[in-house]
Amino acid sequence: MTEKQRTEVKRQMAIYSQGVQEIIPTEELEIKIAKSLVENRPLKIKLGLDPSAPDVHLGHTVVLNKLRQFQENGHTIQLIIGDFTGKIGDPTGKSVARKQLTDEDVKHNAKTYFEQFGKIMDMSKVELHYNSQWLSKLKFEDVIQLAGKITVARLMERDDFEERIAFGKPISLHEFFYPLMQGYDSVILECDIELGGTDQHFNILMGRHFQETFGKEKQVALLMPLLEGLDGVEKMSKSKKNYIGIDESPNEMYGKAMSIPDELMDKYFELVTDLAPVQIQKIKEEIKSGKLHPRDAKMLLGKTIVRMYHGLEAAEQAEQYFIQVFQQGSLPEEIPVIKWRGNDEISVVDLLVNVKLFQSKGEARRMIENRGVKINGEKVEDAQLQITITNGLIVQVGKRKFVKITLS
RNA sequence: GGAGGGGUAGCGAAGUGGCUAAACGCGGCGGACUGUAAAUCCGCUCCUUCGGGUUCGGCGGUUCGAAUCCGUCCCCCUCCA
Repeated sequence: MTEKQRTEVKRQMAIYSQGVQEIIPTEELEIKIAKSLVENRPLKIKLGLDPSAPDVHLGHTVVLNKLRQFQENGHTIQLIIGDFTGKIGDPTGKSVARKQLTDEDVKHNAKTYFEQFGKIMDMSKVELHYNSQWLSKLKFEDVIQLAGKITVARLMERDDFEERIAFGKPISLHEFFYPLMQGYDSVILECDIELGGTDQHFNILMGRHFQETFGKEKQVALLMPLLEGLDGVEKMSKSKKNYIGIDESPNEMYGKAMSIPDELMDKYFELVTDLAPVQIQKIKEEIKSGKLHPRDAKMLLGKTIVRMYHGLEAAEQAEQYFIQVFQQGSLPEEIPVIKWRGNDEISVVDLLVNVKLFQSKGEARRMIENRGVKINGEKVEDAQLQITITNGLIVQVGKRKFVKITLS
């Protein structure tokens, strides 16, 4: 190995270690990089994807950004769509038979991933695999054999299994097979590194285990921290509705970014922006010393995020929009417009339900009583109020929900 | 195969014949204060023509009256074998 290669290993290690929670084991990663340089062979970097939830949000980008770094250094990304498990469906728990995906669903979702990932990495260089390709071919015999390579005690080590046992919660047998399948994917694709959130710790190590029992080189686990969502507590996820999707409009993104708790700012800067570590360090210090107002730091965060997915111009516009609408309280420029059909004389309550700002009249009435409804900028005090619909009438609920009514 | 426990609002959890549209907590929403942050405080959280109507796993029954009692069905969990 040349001196030049040695420094190159160090350089890559430094990059890959940024923002990472854990590398298991670190030495093996170094060895793999070194080998890839000497043999002039790219490493295979695996990421498994759940085909059921194709909307990519910032939580995903933590891992994706890391993947991109590998790609930028010439390594090969292997994306695996977990369509096999998706097609079986997951009968766990009461959440009534998680919908079984059809081939078409899977294809559609994979395509959605592809489009969105394209904003982060070069998709033309990415390998795409569907794990049904090999998993659906296994015979029962093969499965038993695979199961023989692992002990129950070992499987029970997984945190959430352990926890569920402790709390007397059920674990279905098939759940034991998910780690096996995921591990087997790594055997088939001979992955060098598998990326994932820390919640994947166990499954990824399973991959190492199975690779070893199949006589292959073991993969390195590279675990990224989980990103909390807008609430600041729970992991960012679509179902929790605490996410920022990378497909969202600039204004949405910016606004959502502004609503994250202050404590999370550092983490967001580190994990979801492309700012250099030095820059981020500087921001942190300036907030601490009081030189930089936390709000301004967060505005920078919002702007950076929007810039990454929509470009600089859109980012600046989103910032202007935010300042106008939320800091100065003026009306947003783009308000959903609803064409008015029906009576011009109407009670406020009916109007609110009619334009779908509320589900029921009772709810609308309550909101008025709570003084959360404005019409043309004026607070509605009386739920009985009758009004006359005029062209361009603005109805507002709370701080963020607006509707503009036009007479067609 | 046997024994036991359970299914109440988005979630957790009280309630075991009327005073219960259902305590309490969380979450959510609105308001005040702010920086659409946090913390804090206040209000709301089934529908309604404000008379009432429809709710406590499903169906049927007893009763003047049922989340509460009876029958039946479905689902979930734990332990023993």
